[in-house]
Amino acid sequence: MSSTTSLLVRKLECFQPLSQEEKAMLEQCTRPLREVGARQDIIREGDTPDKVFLILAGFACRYKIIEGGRRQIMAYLVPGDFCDFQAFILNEMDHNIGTLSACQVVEIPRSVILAMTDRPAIARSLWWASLVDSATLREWLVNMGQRPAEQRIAHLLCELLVRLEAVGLVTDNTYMLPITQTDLGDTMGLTVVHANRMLASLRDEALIEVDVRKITIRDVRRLKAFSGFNANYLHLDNPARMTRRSDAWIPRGDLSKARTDNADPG
Amino acid sequence: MSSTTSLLVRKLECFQPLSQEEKAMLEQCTRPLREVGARQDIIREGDTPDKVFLILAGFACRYKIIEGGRRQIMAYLVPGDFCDFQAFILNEMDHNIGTLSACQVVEIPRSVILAMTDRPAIARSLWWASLVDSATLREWLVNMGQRPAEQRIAHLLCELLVRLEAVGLVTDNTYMLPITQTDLGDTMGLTVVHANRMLASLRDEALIEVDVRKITIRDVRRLKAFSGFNANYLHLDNPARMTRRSDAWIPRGDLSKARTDNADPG
DNA sequence: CGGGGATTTGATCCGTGTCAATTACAGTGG
DNA sequence: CCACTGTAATTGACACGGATCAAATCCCCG
Repeated sequence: MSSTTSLLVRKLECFQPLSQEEKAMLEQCTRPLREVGARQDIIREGDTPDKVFLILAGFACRYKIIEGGRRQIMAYLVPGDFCDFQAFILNEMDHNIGTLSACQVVEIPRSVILAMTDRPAIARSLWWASLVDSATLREWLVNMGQRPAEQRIAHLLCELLVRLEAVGLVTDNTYMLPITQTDLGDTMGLTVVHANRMLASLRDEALIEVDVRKITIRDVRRLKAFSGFNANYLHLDNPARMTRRSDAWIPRGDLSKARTDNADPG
Repeated sequence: MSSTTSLLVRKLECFQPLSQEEKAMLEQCTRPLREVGARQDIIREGDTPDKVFLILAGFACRYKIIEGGRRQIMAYLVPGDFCDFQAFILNEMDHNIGTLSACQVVEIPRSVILAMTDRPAIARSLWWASLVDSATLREWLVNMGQRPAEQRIAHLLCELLVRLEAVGLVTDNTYMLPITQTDLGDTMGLTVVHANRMLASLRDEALIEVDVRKITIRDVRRLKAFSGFNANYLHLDNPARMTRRSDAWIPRGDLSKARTDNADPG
């Protein structure tokens, strides 16, 4: 059973090593395991949960529904991710969390979290995780605002490759992506139809391979270059897991050259 | 001089009241005041700052430049906002922070921050602020992904109204917005040209008024309804500042009805 | 073998982007 | 006080990426 939780340990150790004792503490929270079917809400907007959920298996997401029924997925929660740390401070959920595929989750009571955060190393690691979540959100915003559909999807696939690699869920550049193309569309602000076409296009260009719900990146370097992917925002600082930067786009934070307009100067 | 920093106190008290002592502690950090001209970078991607910056006056933003020179602004930093708390944990900046208008900032050394976070009330308030930043980012993602240009801009103007109200920078539904339309476009993922047209359209519909760099919301209720704005994500929990919810769009976190597609079922 | 979602594909429409000028200003120097 | 300069705001004509609408398959599951 510890092989499931160790996802969490594995992820947090991307930031800094933990002692045996600390790892043991984290391993403990597999107790009240809960199976949740696909497309079920775990937490709803307006809720004031008194526990934290940890995903052990499957994909979940943060999402909002706006007037008109449109849905925006704002984050993917993959194995090893916490759901709603924020509920500790912000009393009311401002968005929903729902499963995309069937999931295994554990509910961790407030008291356990408080005990964990008494260990500075764990507390810092959890803080790191929440900051990485924010950084990811920012990158998604860049993705949505500035990249055309095909590169947007490519970028997401690169991100998932790196994130899932960090928790050991990638083999031969292949990982399970148990979501529908509708979900993908709602993630990228595209219609299913267009998401489908762009996916097909990536396939045609031999960049990826799509099996049933399995993605294979056929040319990592080219896909990263195509989508402008740079893993720095994931802050996988532990050298052991550091992705090589060689094939990443290197930004030049230079206002004077960028202020021309939103346009492509090419 | 305390009238400037009290912005910070005022903002943090949106979350919870602070003692005189705590307020005094926060007021202290006006010391090394720095004037920064418009469109200057305060922190660059790749930097590893050892201090935290607090905006006292003016507008700054988080932004990234991607391949091709396109810029995405990911957050506005208004008076009372901290710049880079994350640098305490994440060793390297993954984005830039630059001024939009001329700004007054203070640099707060690491030691002072550490001292502040020894006070639980302050620590929790700062944590609250960072969670609100994340929530805002999520709302921006929804905005970019799901709303057409005109509503997108309207939504931003509503948000700024509420945020600036919270720090006392709004009078008669009017506030200074010292940014160019190019900045606005880069914020919303639009070209200047289109941003300009949508702004003109909002003006024509008598929803807003645009002076030089001054925005007046002529009909708050209608602008909120038009843009689907709901202030809940800003978590202004302190009842004294609570915005009335009456005119806000109320979501229904209902997967079954939303899963139809990304399309508008109307 | 039948039913229902998920994936694909085609045809057409429209919101934004692109390109190109023109106008409105704020600051500067004569 | 006015011409000069550069940036920001506007406006028009036209092109294109994605959205829409509509139908087929495909495929998992009972």
